[in-house]
Amino acid sequence: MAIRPAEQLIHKAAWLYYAHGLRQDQVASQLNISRASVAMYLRKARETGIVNISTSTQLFTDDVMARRLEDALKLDAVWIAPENGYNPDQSTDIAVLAASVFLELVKKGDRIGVAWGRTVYTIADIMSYADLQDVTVVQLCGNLGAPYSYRPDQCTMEIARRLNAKGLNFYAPLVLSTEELARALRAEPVIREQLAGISDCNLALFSVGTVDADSHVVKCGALNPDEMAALRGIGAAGVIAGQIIDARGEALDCSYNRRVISAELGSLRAIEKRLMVVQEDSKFEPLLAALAGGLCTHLVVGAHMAQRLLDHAGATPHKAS
Amino acid sequence: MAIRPAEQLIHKAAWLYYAHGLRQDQVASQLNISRASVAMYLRKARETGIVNISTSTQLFTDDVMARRLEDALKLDAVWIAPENGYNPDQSTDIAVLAASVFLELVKKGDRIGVAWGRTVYTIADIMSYADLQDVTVVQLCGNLGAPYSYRPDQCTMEIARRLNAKGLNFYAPLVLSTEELARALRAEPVIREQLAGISDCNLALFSVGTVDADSHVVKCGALNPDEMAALRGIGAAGVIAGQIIDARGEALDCSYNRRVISAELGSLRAIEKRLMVVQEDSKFEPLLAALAGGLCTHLVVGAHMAQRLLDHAGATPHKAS
DNA sequence: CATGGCTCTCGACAAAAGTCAAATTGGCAT
DNA sequence: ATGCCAATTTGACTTTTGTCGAGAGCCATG
Repeated sequence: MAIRPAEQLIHKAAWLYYAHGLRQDQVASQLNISRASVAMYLRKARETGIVNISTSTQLFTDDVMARRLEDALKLDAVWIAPENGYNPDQSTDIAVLAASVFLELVKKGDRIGVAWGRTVYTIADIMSYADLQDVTVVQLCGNLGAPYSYRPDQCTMEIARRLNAKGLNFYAPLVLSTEELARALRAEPVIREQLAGISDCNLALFSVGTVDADSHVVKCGALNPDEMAALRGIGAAGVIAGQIIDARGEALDCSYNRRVISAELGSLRAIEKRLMVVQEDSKFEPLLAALAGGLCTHLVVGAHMAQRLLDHAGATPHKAS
Repeated sequence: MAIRPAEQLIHKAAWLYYAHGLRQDQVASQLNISRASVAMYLRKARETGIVNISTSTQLFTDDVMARRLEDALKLDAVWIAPENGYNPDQSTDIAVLAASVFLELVKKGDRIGVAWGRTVYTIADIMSYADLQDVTVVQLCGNLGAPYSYRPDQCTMEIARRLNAKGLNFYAPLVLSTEELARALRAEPVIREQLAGISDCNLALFSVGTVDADSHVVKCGALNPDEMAALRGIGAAGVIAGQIIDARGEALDCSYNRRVISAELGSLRAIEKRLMVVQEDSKFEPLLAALAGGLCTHLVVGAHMAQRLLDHAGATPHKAS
């Protein structure tokens, strides 16, 4: 029989191997197939999320620094990826940690909002598979027409795929050419509904963007470097889900923001668990802005960034910048 | 240096291996230790629950029969361990499944009530380790003085150990010689408190016992065969946490029950998730009684028992026996 | 200060798991 | 019916992992 090896068979193999602790050859003989097939089924089982291998992220929160940051920033939980030696690629470390933390936060029946950017996409890319039920992943902001590598819909769909969840894409451009058009589009039932549904999420995953010429909103063509410089002139401090925020973490009053189709910051704040992940040290200022605006409740950063945040919080307690 | 390999080091090894997907020799060189040590650390990490390998129990609920049982018995969830061929030891199958289901039901911060008996102990014994936080495991009934193999306190402590949780034992005998003494003991603050705390649990794990000479309450010496026969004569149908229940699933009105120190059935019913596991086919009648009394919300049984339950439910819909 | 018990560590071997190309199978269109 | 295609299975090979006994460092004790 060369039919598709039923999910059933994969499951049985995984069950005997992982739950009963049999060896592959024992599983093979019980199932009357070759050991090589068993090995293949087991790989599939891991890739499908039928088996879940997760490592506790406990130690990263147990860190004294993490605790102090939680207090200083009034966050629900902070995870700090250690800098120490052995992996030169700090940002991968952070992403791996973030993926684990994310999976630990997700529960059955959740509705998850996902923003976009390199960080989010990296996380999606290394996240292990899981077999959650009744999970919906929704896109937090409009799409890019341009062929950019870390498109919002890609981030959403990839995460949905990994979780075995339903992905809900946003069928609207991220930024429009006129405010009128943006307003009109937001009033469209389909779009309005989707925007309204964002506050029903109970978990959000996002990063924060810089407001310089390297910013992903510039790279993807939503803004050109000059426009960005101008925005910086009037107080732009960071980018959240495609929107420009000021140092207080509020949406900047500017034409660009009015032309963007994205989750309102208020809707974001309505989400119970908001996991922010910051990989680059250069995102210090934007992160401060996001924190000031209470845009996240859970934070994953590297040790260096954590130290800077602590120093800053210590220097200016209870006050932004 | 031959100091105790810090939890830290085990965690790092586990992290690099499982989360980053490095090979053992790569982990070894990053950590500057031998590969053999890495292998050892990883085993410890698995045994400690720092890493969690779990297989989805999805398929066992997806079963059509499981669904029909859920409907017929009005249970929240039913898992059915397949009989089919390859493992002659059906009851081990059921216990392994039950352990997985149990671990899937436990959440951080839970308070778990645990009964006793061979089934519960078997589950505890094969359950994999986990690193839950703020979990408390409480004993649902009094203890046995006699050296019986599956003592209530053993069940409780073993499960607590596996979950890395706090175990709360019951420092009272299961059964006393006079009703007066039992009443007095129940009135003792320590005991009363513990009994009262049972309804605060949000998860319970128990099985049901038979009321014949093989019953564990007989084997452990709480009752002798003759007494048991007498109880059967006046309507005893099963044993729950050391108490005798009748066919309706209510506590039997008898001296024995009045001499027992155990969770009141009302307290049990107040627990949100009550996982009942039945291994032996001979426990059909006791199980019916427990079901009739609404004593469980989640059920793990073997395929044969499931079929009997379905037949029974089909034959006498909406009515007990 | 030497001794003994203890645990941790390492190297080498044995066992198990992963991988690949070739062979087989069933489905499907011709 | 026949031959092709895609998917699956397998056996043989390589790589990776588990395990064991020997050795080394630490601590407490005489």
